[in-house]
Amino acid sequence: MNARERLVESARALLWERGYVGTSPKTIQQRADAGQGSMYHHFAGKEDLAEAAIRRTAGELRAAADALLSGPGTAIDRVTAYLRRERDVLRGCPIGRLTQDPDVMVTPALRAPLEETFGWLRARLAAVVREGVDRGELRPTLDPAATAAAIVATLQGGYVLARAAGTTEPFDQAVGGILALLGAHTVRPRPKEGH
Amino acid sequence: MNARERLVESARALLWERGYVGTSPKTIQQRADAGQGSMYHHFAGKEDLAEAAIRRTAGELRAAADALLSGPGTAIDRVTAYLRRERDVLRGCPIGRLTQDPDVMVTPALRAPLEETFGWLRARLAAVVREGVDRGELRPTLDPAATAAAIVATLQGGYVLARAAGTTEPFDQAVGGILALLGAHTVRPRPKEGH
DNA sequence: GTCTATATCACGATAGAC
DNA sequence: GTCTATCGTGATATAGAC
Repeated sequence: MNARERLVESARALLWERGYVGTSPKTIQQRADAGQGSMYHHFAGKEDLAEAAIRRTAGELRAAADALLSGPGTAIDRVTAYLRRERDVLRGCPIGRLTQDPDVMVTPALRAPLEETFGWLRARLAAVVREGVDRGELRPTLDPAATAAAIVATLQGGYVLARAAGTTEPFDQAVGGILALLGAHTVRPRPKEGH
Repeated sequence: MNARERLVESARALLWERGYVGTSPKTIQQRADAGQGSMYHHFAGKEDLAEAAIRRTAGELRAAADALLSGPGTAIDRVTAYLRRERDVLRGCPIGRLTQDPDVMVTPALRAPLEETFGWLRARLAAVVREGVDRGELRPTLDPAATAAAIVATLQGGYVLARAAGTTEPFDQAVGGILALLGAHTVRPRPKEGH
Protein backbone atom coordinates (compact mmCIF):
# COMPACT_ATOMS: atom_id res chain seq x y z
CA MET A 1 0.00 0.00 0.00
CA ASN A 2 1.52 3.28 -1.08
CA ALA A 3 1.56 6.48 0.91
CA ARG A 4 -1.40 8.03 -0.87
CA GLU A 5 -3.47 4.97 -0.18
CA ARG A 6 -2.42 4.83 3.45
CA LEU A 7 -3.33 8.48 3.91
CA VAL A 8 -6.83 7.95 2.56
CA GLU A 9 -7.39 4.92 4.77
CA SER A 10 -6.03 6.73 7.79
CA ALA A 11 -8.30 9.69 7.12
CA ARG A 12 -11.31 7.40 6.71
CA ALA A 13 -10.71 5.78 10.07
CA LEU A 14 -10.17 9.08 11.86
CA LEU A 15 -13.15 10.79 10.26
CA TRP A 16 -15.26 7.91 11.49
CA GLU A 17 -13.81 8.03 14.99
CA ARG A 18 -13.42 11.75 15.53
CA GLY A 19 -15.12 13.60 12.68
CA TYR A 20 -13.59 16.37 10.60
CA VAL A 21 -13.15 19.14 13.19
CA GLY A 22 -11.74 16.57 15.61
CA THR A 23 -9.06 15.31 13.24
CA SER A 24 -5.77 17.06 12.48
CA PRO A 25 -3.52 16.50 9.47
CA LYS A 26 -0.73 15.53 11.83
CA THR A 27 -2.77 12.72 13.33
CA ILE A 28 -3.70 11.46 9.90
CA GLN A 29 -0.06 11.43 8.87
CA GLN A 30 1.11 9.59 11.96
CA ARG A 31 -1.52 6.89 11.60
CA ALA A 32 -0.64 6.53 7.92
CA ASP A 33 3.07 6.47 8.75
CA ALA A 34 3.60 9.28 6.26
CA GLY A 35 5.34 12.64 6.60
CA GLN A 36 3.90 16.09 6.08
CA GLY A 37 5.68 16.49 2.76
CA SER A 38 4.09 13.29 1.57
CA MET A 39 0.59 14.37 2.45
CA TYR A 40 0.89 17.81 0.92
CA HIS A 41 2.37 16.28 -2.20
CA HIS A 42 -0.62 13.99 -2.78
CA PHE A 43 -3.34 16.31 -1.53
CA ALA A 44 -3.96 20.02 -1.54
CA GLY A 45 -4.68 19.95 2.19
CA LYS A 46 -6.89 18.54 4.89
CA GLU A 47 -10.08 19.28 3.01
CA ASP A 48 -8.91 17.66 -0.18
CA LEU A 49 -7.82 14.49 1.61
CA ALA A 50 -11.05 14.38 3.58
CA GLU A 51 -13.07 14.61 0.40
CA ALA A 52 -11.28 11.60 -1.06
CA ALA A 53 -11.84 9.68 2.18
CA ILE A 54 -15.53 10.58 2.44
CA ARG A 55 -16.21 9.70 -1.19
CA ARG A 56 -14.66 6.30 -0.78
CA THR A 57 -16.60 5.57 2.40
CA ALA A 58 -19.83 6.73 0.78
CA GLY A 59 -19.20 4.47 -2.20
CA GLU A 60 -18.66 1.44 0.00
CA LEU A 61 -21.73 2.17 2.07
CA ARG A 62 -23.85 2.46 -1.02
CA ALA A 63 -22.50 -0.75 -2.53
CA ALA A 64 -23.11 -2.70 0.67
CA ALA A 65 -26.67 -1.43 0.96
CA ASP A 66 -27.43 -2.08 -2.68
CA ALA A 67 -26.19 -5.66 -2.45
CA LEU A 68 -28.64 -6.46 0.32
CA LEU A 69 -31.57 -4.45 -1.03
CA SER A 70 -31.21 -6.05 -4.45
CA GLY A 71 -30.98 -9.53 -2.99
CA PRO A 72 -33.58 -12.30 -3.08
CA GLY A 73 -36.78 -12.52 -1.06
CA THR A 74 -39.76 -10.29 -0.42
CA ALA A 75 -39.52 -6.58 0.23
CA ILE A 76 -39.66 -7.21 3.96
CA ASP A 77 -36.99 -9.87 3.69
CA ARG A 78 -34.64 -7.44 2.02
CA VAL A 79 -35.36 -4.57 4.38
CA THR A 80 -34.83 -6.96 7.27
CA ALA A 81 -31.57 -8.20 5.81
CA TYR A 82 -30.41 -4.62 5.42
CA LEU A 83 -31.40 -3.51 8.92
CA ARG A 84 -30.10 -6.61 10.61
CA ARG A 85 -26.81 -6.90 8.80
CA GLU A 86 -23.72 -6.97 10.94
CA ARG A 87 -22.74 -3.50 12.03
CA ASP A 88 -20.29 -1.76 14.28
CA VAL A 89 -23.22 -0.18 16.07
CA LEU A 90 -21.31 1.69 18.76
CA ARG A 91 -19.05 3.29 16.18
CA GLY A 92 -22.05 4.76 14.47
CA CYS A 93 -22.52 5.48 10.79
CA PRO A 94 -19.36 6.82 9.12
CA ILE A 95 -21.44 9.02 6.82
CA GLY A 96 -24.31 9.95 9.11
CA ARG A 97 -21.97 11.20 11.79
CA LEU A 98 -20.46 13.80 9.46
CA THR A 99 -23.87 15.40 9.34
CA GLN A 100 -23.10 16.74 12.81
CA ASP A 101 -19.76 18.19 11.84
CA PRO A 102 -19.97 21.98 11.52
CA ASP A 103 -17.05 22.34 9.11
CA VAL A 104 -18.28 19.55 6.86
CA MET A 105 -21.69 21.17 6.60
CA VAL A 106 -20.35 24.52 5.42
CA THR A 107 -17.97 22.99 2.88
CA PRO A 108 -19.88 22.03 -0.27
CA ALA A 109 -17.24 19.55 -1.45
CA LEU A 110 -17.52 17.62 1.81
CA ARG A 111 -21.25 17.99 2.27
CA ALA A 112 -22.21 16.82 -1.23
CA PRO A 113 -21.38 13.13 -0.71
CA LEU A 114 -23.62 13.04 2.37
CA GLU A 115 -26.54 14.50 0.49
CA GLU A 116 -26.03 12.12 -2.42
CA THR A 117 -25.66 9.06 -0.22
CA PHE A 118 -28.80 9.57 1.82
CA GLY A 119 -30.74 10.75 -1.20
CA TRP A 120 -29.83 7.56 -2.99
CA LEU A 121 -30.53 5.37 0.03
CA ARG A 122 -33.99 6.79 0.64
CA ALA A 123 -34.86 6.39 -3.03
CA ARG A 124 -33.54 2.84 -3.11
CA LEU A 125 -35.55 1.84 -0.05
CA ALA A 126 -38.64 3.55 -1.41
CA ALA A 127 -38.27 1.47 -4.56
CA VAL A 128 -38.11 -1.71 -2.50
CA VAL A 129 -41.27 -0.74 -0.62
CA ARG A 130 -43.00 0.12 -3.88
CA GLU A 131 -42.05 -3.28 -5.28
CA GLY A 132 -43.49 -4.92 -2.21
CA VAL A 133 -46.76 -3.11 -2.73
CA ASP A 134 -46.84 -3.92 -6.44
CA ARG A 135 -46.21 -7.61 -5.76
CA GLY A 136 -49.00 -7.67 -3.23
CA GLU A 137 -46.65 -8.26 -0.31
CA LEU A 138 -47.34 -4.96 1.40
CA ARG A 139 -50.52 -3.00 1.86
CA PRO A 140 -51.08 -0.33 -0.78
CA THR A 141 -51.76 2.25 1.93
CA LEU A 142 -48.04 2.44 2.65
CA ASP A 143 -46.42 5.59 1.33
CA PRO A 144 -43.11 4.35 -0.09
CA ALA A 145 -41.18 7.59 0.41
CA ALA A 146 -42.40 8.11 3.97
CA THR A 147 -41.83 4.48 4.90
CA ALA A 148 -38.33 4.56 3.43
CA ALA A 149 -37.51 7.74 5.34
CA ALA A 150 -38.75 6.15 8.56
CA ILE A 151 -36.58 3.08 7.98
CA VAL A 152 -33.38 5.02 7.30
CA ALA A 153 -34.15 7.36 10.18
CA THR A 154 -34.62 4.44 12.56
CA LEU A 155 -31.21 3.17 11.56
CA GLN A 156 -29.47 6.51 12.00
CA GLY A 157 -31.31 7.24 15.20
CA GLY A 158 -30.56 3.77 16.47
CA TYR A 159 -26.87 4.59 16.32
CA VAL A 160 -27.47 7.73 18.34
CA LEU A 161 -29.38 5.86 21.04
CA ALA A 162 -26.81 3.09 21.20
CA ARG A 163 -23.95 5.52 21.61
CA ALA A 164 -25.83 7.45 24.28
CA ALA A 165 -26.59 4.23 26.16
CA GLY A 166 -23.16 2.71 25.69
CA THR A 167 -24.86 -0.49 24.51
CA THR A 168 -26.21 -1.83 21.26
CA GLU A 169 -29.49 -2.69 22.98
CA PRO A 170 -31.54 0.38 21.96
CA PHE A 171 -30.35 -0.03 18.38
CA ASP A 172 -31.60 -3.60 18.30
CA GLN A 173 -34.84 -2.55 19.95
CA ALA A 174 -35.44 0.23 17.45
CA VAL A 175 -34.79 -2.07 14.52
CA GLY A 176 -37.02 -4.73 16.02
CA GLY A 177 -39.66 -2.10 16.71
CA ILE A 178 -39.87 -0.77 13.18
CA LEU A 179 -39.78 -4.24 11.66
CA ALA A 180 -42.67 -5.27 13.91
CA LEU A 181 -44.64 -2.22 12.85
CA LEU A 182 -43.85 -2.92 9.23
CA GLY A 183 -44.64 -6.61 9.58
CA ALA A 184 -48.23 -5.80 10.46
CA HIS A 185 -48.53 -4.23 7.05
CA THR A 186 -47.78 -7.51 5.40
CA VAL A 187 -50.70 -8.65 3.28
CA ARG A 188 -50.90 -12.41 3.63
CA PRO A 189 -49.34 -14.22 6.56
CA ARG A 190 -50.01 -11.77 9.36
CA PRO A 191 -48.19 -13.67 12.10
CA LYS A 192 -49.68 -13.81 15.58
CA GLU A 193 -51.44 -10.52 15.83
CA GLY A 194 -53.21 -11.42 19.05
CA HIS A 195 -56.55 -11.03 17.35
CA MET B 1 -28.13 38.59 33.01
CA ASN B 2 -24.83 38.21 34.82
CA ALA B 3 -21.61 36.91 33.33
CA ARG B 4 -21.99 33.40 34.61
CA GLU B 5 -25.42 33.14 33.08
CA ARG B 6 -24.27 34.59 29.78
CA LEU B 7 -21.41 32.10 29.63
CA VAL B 8 -23.72 29.14 30.11
CA GLU B 9 -26.12 30.39 27.46
CA SER B 10 -23.28 31.09 25.07
CA ALA B 11 -21.88 27.61 25.64
CA ARG B 12 -25.31 26.06 25.08
CA ALA B 13 -25.70 27.78 21.73
CA LEU B 14 -22.21 26.90 20.56
CA LEU B 15 -22.40 23.28 21.69
CA TRP B 16 -25.58 23.00 19.67
CA GLU B 17 -24.07 24.64 16.60
CA ARG B 18 -20.54 23.27 16.64
CA GLY B 19 -20.28 20.55 19.25
CA TYR B 20 -17.65 20.30 21.99
CA VAL B 21 -14.51 19.70 19.93
CA GLY B 22 -15.59 22.44 17.56
CA THR B 23 -16.02 25.06 20.27
CA SER B 24 -13.19 26.98 21.97
CA PRO B 25 -13.31 28.82 25.28
CA LYS B 26 -12.40 32.01 23.45
CA THR B 27 -15.43 31.76 21.18
CA ILE B 28 -17.68 31.13 24.15
CA GLN B 29 -16.30 34.18 25.94
CA GLN B 30 -16.71 36.46 22.95
CA ARG B 31 -20.31 35.42 22.38
CA ALA B 32 -21.01 35.88 26.08
CA ASP B 33 -19.22 39.23 26.05
CA ALA B 34 -17.08 38.04 28.96
CA GLY B 35 -13.33 37.97 29.42
CA GLN B 36 -11.08 35.01 30.10
CA GLY B 37 -10.69 35.92 33.71
CA SER B 38 -14.42 35.93 34.12
CA MET B 39 -14.86 32.49 32.65
CA TYR B 40 -12.08 30.91 34.68
CA HIS B 41 -13.43 32.54 37.79
CA HIS B 42 -16.86 30.98 37.43
CA PHE B 43 -15.81 27.65 35.95
CA ALA B 44 -12.87 25.33 36.32
CA GLY B 45 -12.41 25.25 32.55
CA LYS B 46 -14.02 24.35 29.26
CA GLU B 47 -15.21 20.96 30.46
CA ASP B 48 -16.81 22.35 33.61
CA LEU B 49 -18.68 25.04 31.69
CA ALA B 50 -19.78 22.53 29.06
CA GLU B 51 -21.18 20.27 31.74
CA ALA B 52 -23.31 23.08 33.14
CA ALA B 53 -24.53 23.92 29.64
CA ILE B 54 -25.33 20.33 28.72
CA ARG B 55 -27.19 19.68 31.95
CA ARG B 56 -29.37 22.73 31.45
CA THR B 57 -30.17 21.79 27.86
CA ALA B 58 -30.95 18.22 28.87
CA GLY B 59 -33.27 19.44 31.61
CA GLU B 60 -35.20 21.67 29.22
CA LEU B 61 -35.49 18.92 26.64
CA ARG B 62 -36.85 16.55 29.22
CA ALA B 63 -39.35 19.06 30.54
CA ALA B 64 -40.63 19.86 27.06
CA ALA B 65 -41.05 16.19 26.19
CA ASP B 66 -42.75 15.38 29.46
CA ALA B 67 -45.25 18.18 29.04
CA LEU B 68 -46.44 16.80 25.71
CA LEU B 69 -46.30 13.13 26.66
CA SER B 70 -48.25 13.76 29.83
CA GLY B 71 -50.87 15.79 28.02
CA PRO B 72 -54.44 14.85 27.17
CA GLY B 73 -55.62 12.42 24.52
CA THR B 74 -54.88 8.86 23.52
CA ALA B 75 -51.40 7.38 23.44
CA ILE B 76 -51.19 8.03 19.71
CA ASP B 77 -52.39 11.60 20.21
CA ARG B 78 -49.60 12.25 22.66
CA VAL B 79 -46.90 10.58 20.57
CA THR B 80 -48.13 12.56 17.58
CA ALA B 81 -48.07 15.79 19.54
CA TYR B 82 -44.53 15.03 20.63
CA LEU B 83 -43.24 14.10 17.18
CA ARG B 84 -44.98 16.94 15.42
CA ARG B 85 -44.20 19.71 17.85
CA GLU B 86 -42.40 22.69 16.45
CA ARG B 87 -38.71 22.04 16.05
CA ASP B 88 -35.61 23.63 14.61
CA VAL B 89 -35.16 20.55 12.47
CA LEU B 90 -32.11 21.67 10.52
CA ARG B 91 -30.27 22.52 13.70
CA GLY B 92 -30.69 18.99 14.90
CA CYS B 93 -31.06 17.75 18.46
CA PRO B 94 -28.84 19.65 20.93
CA ILE B 95 -28.37 16.50 22.99
CA GLY B 96 -28.33 13.86 20.27
CA ARG B 97 -25.62 15.65 18.37
CA LEU B 98 -23.21 15.42 21.29
CA THR B 99 -23.37 11.68 20.88
CA GLN B 100 -21.08 12.15 17.86
CA ASP B 101 -18.55 14.22 19.71
CA PRO B 102 -15.42 12.20 20.46
CA ASP B 103 -14.33 14.23 23.47
CA VAL B 104 -17.79 14.22 25.02
CA MET B 105 -17.95 10.45 24.74
CA VAL B 106 -14.70 9.86 26.60
CA THR B 107 -15.54 12.33 29.38
CA PRO B 108 -17.90 10.73 31.91
CA ALA B 109 -19.14 14.06 33.28
CA LEU B 110 -20.22 15.15 29.81
CA ARG B 111 -21.48 11.80 28.61
CA ALA B 112 -23.66 11.06 31.63
CA PRO B 113 -26.40 13.61 30.84
CA LEU B 114 -26.79 12.10 27.36
CA GLU B 115 -27.23 8.63 28.74
CA GLU B 116 -29.71 9.84 31.35
CA THR B 117 -31.74 11.90 28.91
CA PHE B 118 -32.23 9.20 26.32
CA GLY B 119 -32.73 6.55 28.96
CA TRP B 120 -35.48 8.64 30.49
CA LEU B 121 -37.05 9.48 27.12
CA ARG B 122 -37.20 5.87 25.99
CA ALA B 123 -38.75 4.82 29.29
CA ARG B 124 -41.27 7.67 29.19
CA LEU B 125 -42.37 6.79 25.66
CA ALA B 126 -42.54 3.11 26.53
CA ALA B 127 -44.87 4.01 29.39
CA VAL B 128 -47.12 5.93 27.02
CA VAL B 129 -47.27 2.97 24.63
CA ARG B 130 -47.99 0.64 27.53
CA GLU B 131 -50.81 2.90 28.66
CA GLY B 132 -52.25 2.84 25.16
CA VAL B 133 -52.22 -0.93 25.19
CA ASP B 134 -53.77 -1.11 28.65
CA ARG B 135 -56.53 1.29 27.65
CA GLY B 136 -57.31 -0.78 24.59
CA GLU B 137 -56.14 1.92 22.20
CA LEU B 138 -53.19 -0.03 20.82
CA ARG B 139 -52.80 -3.67 19.95
CA PRO B 140 -51.31 -5.76 22.73
CA THR B 141 -48.78 -7.23 20.30
CA LEU B 142 -46.82 -4.00 20.43
CA ASP B 143 -43.64 -4.27 22.46
CA PRO B 144 -43.55 -0.98 24.41
CA ALA B 145 -39.77 -0.79 24.75
CA ALA B 146 -39.10 -1.64 21.11
CA THR B 147 -41.79 0.71 19.87
CA ALA B 148 -40.49 3.52 22.06
CA ALA B 149 -36.95 2.97 20.79
CA ALA B 150 -38.18 3.07 17.21
CA ILE B 151 -40.01 6.33 17.83
CA VAL B 152 -37.06 8.10 19.43
CA ALA B 153 -34.74 6.69 16.79
CA THR B 154 -36.96 7.99 14.00
CA LEU B 155 -36.77 11.43 15.55
CA GLN B 156 -33.01 11.40 15.93
CA GLY B 157 -32.49 9.87 12.51
CA GLY B 158 -34.91 12.35 11.00
CA TYR B 159 -32.59 15.14 12.06
CA VAL B 160 -29.68 13.38 10.39
CA LEU B 161 -31.57 12.97 7.12
CA ALA B 162 -32.81 16.55 7.16
CA ARG B 163 -29.31 17.93 7.68
CA ALA B 164 -27.90 15.71 4.96
CA ALA B 165 -30.63 16.83 2.56
CA GLY B 166 -30.52 20.46 3.56
CA THR B 167 -34.33 20.36 3.90
CA THR B 168 -36.80 19.42 6.58
CA GLU B 169 -38.62 17.19 4.09
CA PRO B 170 -37.09 13.83 5.05
CA PHE B 171 -37.72 14.58 8.72
CA ASP B 172 -41.38 15.18 8.06
CA GLN B 173 -41.55 12.08 5.89
CA ALA B 174 -39.93 9.91 8.54
CA VAL B 175 -42.29 11.20 11.23
CA GLY B 176 -45.27 10.72 8.93
CA GLY B 177 -44.01 7.26 8.05
CA ILE B 178 -43.70 5.99 11.60
CA LEU B 179 -47.01 7.52 12.64
CA ALA B 180 -48.70 5.79 9.70
CA LEU B 181 -47.15 2.47 10.69
CA LEU B 182 -48.19 3.04 14.28
CA GLY B 183 -51.69 4.11 13.27
CA ALA B 184 -52.35 0.72 11.76
CA HIS B 185 -51.82 -0.75 15.20
CA THR B 186 -54.69 1.24 16.54
CA VAL B 187 -57.41 -1.02 17.84
CA ARG B 188 -60.76 0.58 16.99
CA PRO B 189 -61.01 3.03 14.18
CA ARG B 190 -58.57 1.50 11.72
CA PRO B 191 -58.82 4.23 9.08
CA LYS B 192 -58.76 3.25 5.40
CA GLU B 193 -56.54 0.22 5.46
CA GLY B 194 -57.31 -0.66 1.85
CA HIS B 195 -58.27 -4.14 2.97
C1' DG C 1 8.00 11.60 -3.64
C1' DT C 2 9.61 12.48 0.84
C1' DC C 3 12.21 15.10 4.27
C1' DT C 4 13.11 18.97 7.66
C1' DA C 5 12.64 23.72 8.88
C1' DT C 6 9.88 27.42 9.57
C1' DA C 7 5.70 30.53 9.92
C1' DT C 8 1.38 31.99 11.78
C1' DC C 9 -2.20 31.46 14.41
C1' DA C 10 -5.43 29.31 17.70
C1' DC C 11 -6.09 26.40 21.87
C1' DG C 12 -6.67 25.90 26.80
C1' DA C 13 -4.99 27.43 30.89
C1' DT C 14 -2.39 30.13 34.65
C1' DA C 15 -0.66 34.37 37.17
C1' DG C 16 -1.16 38.29 39.30
C1' DA C 17 -2.75 43.13 39.12
C1' DC C 18 -6.86 45.92 39.96
C1' DG D 1 -15.31 39.50 39.70
C1' DT D 2 -12.84 41.02 35.81
C1' DC D 3 -8.66 42.47 33.38
C1' DT D 4 -4.20 41.80 30.82
C1' DA D 5 0.00 39.25 30.23
C1' DT D 6 2.07 35.11 29.45
C1' DC D 7 2.85 30.09 28.74
C1' DG D 8 3.43 25.75 26.30
C1' DT D 9 1.28 23.11 22.79
C1' DG D 10 -0.90 21.92 18.61
C1' DA D 11 -3.21 23.18 14.04
C1' DT D 12 -2.49 23.94 9.17
C1' DA D 13 0.33 25.12 5.83
C1' DT D 14 4.62 26.75 2.98
C1' DA D 15 9.63 26.51 1.52
C1' DG D 16 13.23 24.45 -0.17
C1' DA D 17 16.67 20.66 0.21
C1' DC D 18 17.39 15.84 -1.14
